[in-house]
Amino acid sequence: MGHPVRLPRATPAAAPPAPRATGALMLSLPEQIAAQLASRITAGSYAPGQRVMEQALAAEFGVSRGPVRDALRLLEKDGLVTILARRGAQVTKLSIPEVREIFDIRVALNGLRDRGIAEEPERLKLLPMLEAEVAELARLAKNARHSNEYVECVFRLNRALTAASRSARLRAILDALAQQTLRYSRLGLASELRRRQSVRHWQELVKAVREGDGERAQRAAEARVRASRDEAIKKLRELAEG
Amino acid sequence: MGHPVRLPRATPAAAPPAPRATGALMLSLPEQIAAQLASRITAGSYAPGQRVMEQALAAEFGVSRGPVRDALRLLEKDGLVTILARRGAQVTKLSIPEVREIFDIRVALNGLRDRGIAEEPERLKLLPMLEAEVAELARLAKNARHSNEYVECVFRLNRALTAASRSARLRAILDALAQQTLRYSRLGLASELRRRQSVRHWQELVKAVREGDGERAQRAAEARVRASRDEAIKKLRELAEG
DNA sequence: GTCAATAAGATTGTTGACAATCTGACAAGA
DNA sequence: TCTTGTCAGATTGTCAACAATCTTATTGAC
Repeated sequence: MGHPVRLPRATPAAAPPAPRATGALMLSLPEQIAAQLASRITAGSYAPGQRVMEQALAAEFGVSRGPVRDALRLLEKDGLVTILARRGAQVTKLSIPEVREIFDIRVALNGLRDRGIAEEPERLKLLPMLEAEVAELARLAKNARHSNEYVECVFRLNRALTAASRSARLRAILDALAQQTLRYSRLGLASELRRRQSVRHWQELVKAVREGDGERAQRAAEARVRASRDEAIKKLRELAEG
Repeated sequence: MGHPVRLPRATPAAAPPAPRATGALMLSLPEQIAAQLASRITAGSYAPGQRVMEQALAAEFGVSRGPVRDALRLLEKDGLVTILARRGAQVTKLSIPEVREIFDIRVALNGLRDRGIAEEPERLKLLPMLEAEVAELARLAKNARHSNEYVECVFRLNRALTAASRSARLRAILDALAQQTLRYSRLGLASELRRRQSVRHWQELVKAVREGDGERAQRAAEARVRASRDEAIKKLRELAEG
C-alpha cells in the first residue's frame, strides 16, 4: 500500500490496496494516526494511564503495526504517551508536581515567545486578529455559560501566537507543552473571576505588542501563564482531596 | 534475535543469534544505536546536512532497518537529525538564526533550571561539587592551552546541573538543546577573555545557589548563556564571512 | 546550449511472521 | 497466610521482502 493517504477507519480485515492520489497537504500515515490519537487523548477519550496497544490500533486503523509504532513515537515526542521498553505505550499520567513543572516551562517560553513577537517588525499584521480575539474573550468572559467557548478562544489565540513565532524549535516545544496541559488549562478557566483576570492579562499583552514593548509583553505573558498554573494546581488539589 | 543487548559492530552477514543476559542498566537496541550516532554527530564525524541512510547503518550495526529507524526517530527528538518524509534523515544543519533561537531558549530554561536548584533545600549537597568544578574552571581559564579542558569542564557542570533539576521534562529539553549547541558553545569559549567572563558568571551562580537566592541564580544563568550565545554568533559570522 | 521528459537505480514506507519478553494467574512450599 | 516458581497468553522487538516514491543521469527537442 502507499502511505500518505486517508485513513480507512476500523477496517476489520485487510484494506483494499487501492493506491490513492498524492494530494497537496498530506500527512504521512503515521502522522494521520498520531493526529487521531492525539485528539482522543486531549479530548479525554483515553484516560491517563490507559495502555495503548499497537496490535489493537493497527487492526482498528486497518494498517500494520509499523505505522502505529511510528505514530506512538510521534506522540511520545509530544509527551502525550509514555513508552516503556518492552512494556508498550500508555497515555501519559501527570502528577500535580509534573503539571506544575510543565506550566513553569510554559511561563518561561511563552514569555520568550511573546517578547519575540512584540519586538518583531511584522507584528502589526497580527494585531487585528489579536484585538478581535481579545475583544471576543472580553465578551465571553461576562457570561458564565460561555466557559467552553472562552477556553476555545484562548486556545486559538495561543495557537496563533505560537504559529507566529519565528523559532521552529520554540513552536515545537510550546505546541507539545500546550497539548499536555490542555485539560488542565480548561480546569483553570472554570471560574468567572479567573476569566476576568485572564482577559486583563491578554489585554495587557496586546497593548505591549501594539507598542512593540518586548519586556512588557514578556511580563504579561509570564503573569498570564502563572495565573493559569496556580488556578489549575488549586483545582487539581481540590479534586485530589475532595 | 533478542534486543536490549550490546552492539555487534559492522557485522557483514547475520550476527550469531546468541541470546544475552539481561543486565541492570540496559539500553534498548535503538537506544544503543542512537547513542552511537549522537556521539558521532556531536563530535563532528558526521557533517551537518549529511544524509544518514537506514540501509547503510543497518548493515554497519549488523541489524535490520527497524531498530535503525527507531534510533533515527530518537535522534530527531533530540534535534540531532532532521527527518523528511520519503526523503530520509540528515544531520541537522543549523543556520545562524537557528543557533541563536536555540541559545535563546536555553537562556530562558537554564534560568528556570538554576533558579529551581537555588531554591531547592537539597541544593547544599550539590555545593561541594559545584565549588570544586568552578575552582577548576578558574584554574583552567588562566592557561590559554587549556581551552578544550575548559569546555569539557563547563559541559560537566551543565550536565550535573541539568541532572539535578527536579523536572524530568526540563531535563529532557535542556539535554537536547545542549547537545544541539555543543559545537557552537565550543566556538564561543575559544578566547581567554571569554573564559574569564564565563568564570565570573559561574562564580556568581554558585554564590547565588549557596545563599539560596533563586532570582539571582536565574539572572546569573541567563547572563551566562546570553554571553555564550553572543560570542558563538559572533564567531559564526566571522566564519561565514572570512 | 539549455531545458524538459524519461528511465534506471536507490531509498524509504509498509507488511506479515517469528522471536523474546512481560503479565497475570495458579500451585507448591515455608 | 505469604512468598516463590512455573506456565500460558498477550505484547513488544526484530527481521526480511515487497511496494511506492524519490533521485539522478540520460536522452531528446527547441
